[in-house]
Amino acid sequence: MPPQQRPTGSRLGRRNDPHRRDRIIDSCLESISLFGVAGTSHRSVAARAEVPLGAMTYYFDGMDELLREAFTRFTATISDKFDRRLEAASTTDMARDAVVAIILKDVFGDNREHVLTHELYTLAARKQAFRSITTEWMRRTRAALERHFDPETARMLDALMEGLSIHRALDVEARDPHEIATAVTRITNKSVDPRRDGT
Amino acid sequence: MPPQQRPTGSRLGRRNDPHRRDRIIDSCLESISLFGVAGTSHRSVAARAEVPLGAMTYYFDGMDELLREAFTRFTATISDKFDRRLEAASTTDMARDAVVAIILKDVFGDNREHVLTHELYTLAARKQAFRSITTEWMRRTRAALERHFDPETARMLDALMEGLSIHRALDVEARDPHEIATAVTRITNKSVDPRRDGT
Amino acid sequence: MPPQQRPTGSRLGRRNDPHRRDRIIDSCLESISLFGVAGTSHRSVAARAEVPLGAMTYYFDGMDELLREAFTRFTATISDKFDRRLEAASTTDMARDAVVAIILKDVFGDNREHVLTHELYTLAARKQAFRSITTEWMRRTRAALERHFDPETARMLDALMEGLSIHRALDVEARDPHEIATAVTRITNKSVDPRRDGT
Amino acid sequence: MPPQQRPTGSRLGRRNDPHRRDRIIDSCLESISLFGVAGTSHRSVAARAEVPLGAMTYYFDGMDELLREAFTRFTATISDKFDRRLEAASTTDMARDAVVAIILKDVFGDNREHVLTHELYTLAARKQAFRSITTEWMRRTRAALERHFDPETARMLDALMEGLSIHRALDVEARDPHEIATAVTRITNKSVDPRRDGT
DNA sequence: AATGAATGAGACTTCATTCAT
DNA sequence: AATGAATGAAGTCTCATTCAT
Repeated sequence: MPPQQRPTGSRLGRRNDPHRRDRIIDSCLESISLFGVAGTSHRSVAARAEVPLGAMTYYFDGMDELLREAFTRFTATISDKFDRRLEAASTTDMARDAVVAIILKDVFGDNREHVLTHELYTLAARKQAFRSITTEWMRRTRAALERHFDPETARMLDALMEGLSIHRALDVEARDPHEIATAVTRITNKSVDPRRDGT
Repeated sequence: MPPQQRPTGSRLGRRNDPHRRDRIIDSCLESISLFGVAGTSHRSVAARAEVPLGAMTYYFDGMDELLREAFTRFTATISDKFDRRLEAASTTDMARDAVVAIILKDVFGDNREHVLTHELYTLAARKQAFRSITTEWMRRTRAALERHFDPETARMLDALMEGLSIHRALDVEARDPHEIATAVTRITNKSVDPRRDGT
Repeated sequence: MPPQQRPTGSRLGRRNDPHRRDRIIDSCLESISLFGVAGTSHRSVAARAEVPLGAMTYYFDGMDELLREAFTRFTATISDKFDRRLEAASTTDMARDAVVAIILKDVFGDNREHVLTHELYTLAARKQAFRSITTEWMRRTRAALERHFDPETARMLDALMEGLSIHRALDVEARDPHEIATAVTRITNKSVDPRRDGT
Repeated sequence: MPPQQRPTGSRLGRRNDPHRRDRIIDSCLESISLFGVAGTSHRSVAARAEVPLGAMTYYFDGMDELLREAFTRFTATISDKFDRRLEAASTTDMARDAVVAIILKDVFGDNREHVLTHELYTLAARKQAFRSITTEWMRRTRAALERHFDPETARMLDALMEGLSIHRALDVEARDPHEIATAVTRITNKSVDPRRDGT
């Protein structure tokens, strides 16, 4: 091995990597999407990010903090994409089309997002710290939808998207894309709303 | 030690416990709802079910099989309740009311079901063996809904229920129950469906 | 390696060793006397006792329990010897001689007992669980002394022994054994006791 | 970033703190009295002294040197107090009273001194470097006592004080203070000393 | 002179599983 | 048929120390 090569494991090389922390977070998400939170350990993430094991607790105050940062980044990324898509729509019809496209795309991509979402929900179901991540995610999604729909409709549409995405991912047989469009049309149609007083 | 003096609670006594296996499964579900799959181990389940540790691998071929049986039982129980509720409805309006009631009830009960559902989805997102449990669950839910709605509407309604339940559980502020009824009304209203040919 | 030998690490051999737990405790004491509590770890004790690392927490509920058992055994052994020595004395003078002999012997033996005693006191200074070990030790020592001396003298003599032992062990230059005898004689001499009323 | 804008608290500002080293030593003693040597680490001491972690190995050549300096300061402080107390006594009786008072005070103060003493003895029992600290401590104590008592009596009294202090600290039930006075009177009474020739 | 960044070693503990009985 | 005993692998985390700056 030629000595002029960057000495493996030397401390010289390390200092110049300002992206260490970022790389760990990304590797963590990668690991979760592949093996789940249960299959993700300090060891596995460190190996994937090519950092020493000791770096894990140096950069993060324990597994929980790492998970929290990882999922915060994950949801922020999704929300950003979502925002951009809906910002691009200039009419309500275009917004509906965007929503349909988003749901459909979820299915044809890998199921990375699907898996990560469920892992997050599972954590959120039990721990407040993760619940605040999902709350913020919902808030941003609804805010984006409220550019085009009233708040109540935005919430319904958000829920419908959630359910459709989940079920499409869990379904064995592929569904007709047209069905998605129909569902979105229905949920955004206020013409048949019952009166509050029940009459 | 003479064998005839063996007190109850000895191996002889325990032999006659035909509910061992059942109790283990129930304890497993209990443990999952309290501590998650991640916090559920052979040890903890055995302690909770008051069976010796060795019984775990005697009755079940590893943790995965136990989980599979546990979630199979869980979803079957939910589906049974669901069936009974929808069977009791004699009109479409009553069916809609039943659906609304089911969603609302999810929230005011403890979040046991909520937690277990997410744990299951998380497993299903990664492993085929659990996916077949969720598939069967969806099949039964839709079959029950198809007593009152056409197949396509049943699927949409199923998805909507899913999304509403999740979001209600994750939401910080309580939502107006009326909103649920409105959403159900909209999704089951076919009057505005777009034509397939796009005209 | 001939196959007829006891297979290394086989599970066959293990079961037949009923002294496992004992050996661990002894190895723990050995390790403490050599490296201190601070230098004694699950690993080091396991290696010394020739048991797998996992056996440590299998037999003991954590390091603290192991230490507690180890020091309980240590003090019991010392107390037993002490009892026998004092039982053998039939007169007060013989008892005095026995006490002197015990103190002197502490010094000429290795300093195993010395080290272990201090480690125990250090733990007892901070944790109640270890204080009860030292309390019991003192109780037995005093009870043995009370065979020959009144309770108050027994306590004084106990304290003197403690102090002499410590200082002899810490001293750089060897002391005249005669001095020990003199000190014991003085502390057991009630002729000069001041009156309680101060007169 | 222009250097002239460096705010106070920068390296420039801290440079002028001449008490750094002292503060570290004091914090170390504090930490030991609270958590023991075992619970005292570079990290914890640095945090307590509010100095950067790197300062620890900059000012001290490893943990051992820090401990040595800490205990040296501790014993010097105790010895100073002890000297002053005995210097104030002008008669042998007053010296005896002073000794009694010192022993009694040990008990009613917090157990900081008690804990630190044991931690030191434990280290001294194993390492020569700490033994020289205890040796010097004993030397000073005895020198102070020799102002009032002959060398042999001074040594005995020193040992008695040691033992009484330890046992009072370990005892569950409070002892009669009068007992201490009696013990001191006895050990300083030479009237019954056996002859060296044994007659 | 002084320090933040970084790491390798090793600490305790939990666990699923195997095996002899 | 059923189980207690036992273990190897792997988990998270702490720490003293080194090094480039």
